[in-house]
Amino acid sequence: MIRILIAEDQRMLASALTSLLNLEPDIRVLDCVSDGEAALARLQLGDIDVVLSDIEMPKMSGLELAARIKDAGNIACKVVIVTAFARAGFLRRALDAGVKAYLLKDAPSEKLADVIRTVHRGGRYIAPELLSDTWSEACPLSARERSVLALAGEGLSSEQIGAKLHLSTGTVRNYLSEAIGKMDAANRIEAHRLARERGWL
Amino acid sequence: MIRILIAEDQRMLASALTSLLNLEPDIRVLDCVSDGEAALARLQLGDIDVVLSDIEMPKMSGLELAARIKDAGNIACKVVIVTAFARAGFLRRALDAGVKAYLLKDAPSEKLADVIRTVHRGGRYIAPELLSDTWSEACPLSARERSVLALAGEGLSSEQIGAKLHLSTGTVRNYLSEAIGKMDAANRIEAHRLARERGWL
DNA sequence: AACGACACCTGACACCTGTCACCTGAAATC
DNA sequence: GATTTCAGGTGACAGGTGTCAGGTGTCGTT
Repeated sequence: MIRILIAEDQRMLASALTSLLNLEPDIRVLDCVSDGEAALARLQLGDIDVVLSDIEMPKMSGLELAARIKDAGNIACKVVIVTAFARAGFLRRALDAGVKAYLLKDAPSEKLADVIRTVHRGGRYIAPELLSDTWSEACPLSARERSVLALAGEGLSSEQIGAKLHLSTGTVRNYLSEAIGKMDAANRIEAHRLARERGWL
Repeated sequence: MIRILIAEDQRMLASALTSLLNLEPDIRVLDCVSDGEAALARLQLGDIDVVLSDIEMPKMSGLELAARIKDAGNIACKVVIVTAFARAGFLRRALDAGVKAYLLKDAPSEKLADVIRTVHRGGRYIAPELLSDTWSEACPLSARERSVLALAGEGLSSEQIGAKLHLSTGTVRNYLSEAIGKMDAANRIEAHRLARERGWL
């Protein structure tokens, strides 16, 4: 019997998947939680074989959850990411965090039980859409460039960004200029959009 | 027996809802489609009582689907919108298009069957999160302001926007200035973000 | 000790943005 | 026919943005 924890903030999907998976004779969903923190807490009981996790959740993302599980070392469960968005950076970070499977929400749902069994046997699975070259290119942005670009995308001015990050206005503009150049964009807005689309923020 | 069509591009959710709803004795899911056009075509058979539709789908959105059904006049089915985002403009447009129920994907899934029955009896249902004042305020932006703001959000300069919309650069800046003022934002980026969050784009 | 890599800062320049007062011409209203 | 209304435009101004050529101090390397 494979014991599952579902971490998913769309309750409708979570409960639907629960009833779907519980129809499988060898799978049992023990619990559903709606954010990463709750998932981490629930895992301490040690009775979970596979965590099914969304990425975008309140409090703690699925990627951070996976990283925490890896760092903790004492939690035996495997992590399966189920997400709506096919973003390169997400897959990369997921793999770095030791995630065993990464699949998309528009995959046929019969796939899910298969993937869970594969992972439980020690296997791996990556959504085929994500295996092309486009998706695997590394993020060229430095940590500073990323954080500056993220704030710029909220509409903050260079001065406001500098105040938040304890940098001078000129430095912020230099980082933004670098980022814009690397992304081959015309301005901060386009650079932010492109970086988001590629999962680099 | 209430006959259902599901229009939802996340196949995983669509099939999970199907199996969930088919457990109800008085509900039967006849078909699943993954975009608005396919839904409209399927409805021509005339055997559907209630359409369960997402908003964000390829080809034709759920809101446009609802509007088309209303305009056609000869299709008897009720429309239930099930969406992830709580955006004011969406709800408004949905109600204008004669939608009978509007609920969020993070509602408990038991709610779904209840809402379907309510709608089938001739009732209505709106997600309680959307009934507060914030969500029901009307969009203050003119059509021009909206389109200019949408392009500005892509990273286009005022000049490029003017070229696309056959307006002078100065006029584009005037519209943007108006929009920024109405949204109480500091610049075009923040104005675009706020407008998107409120479903006005 | 000398070296380069790195993070951060400065100043200057051309250009873009946001704002405002005001103009124009074509409806619509009176 | 005169007046208002409104989409669109112009020109000017302060301030923000993007770029570049430098500058400082701190690391590890060699």
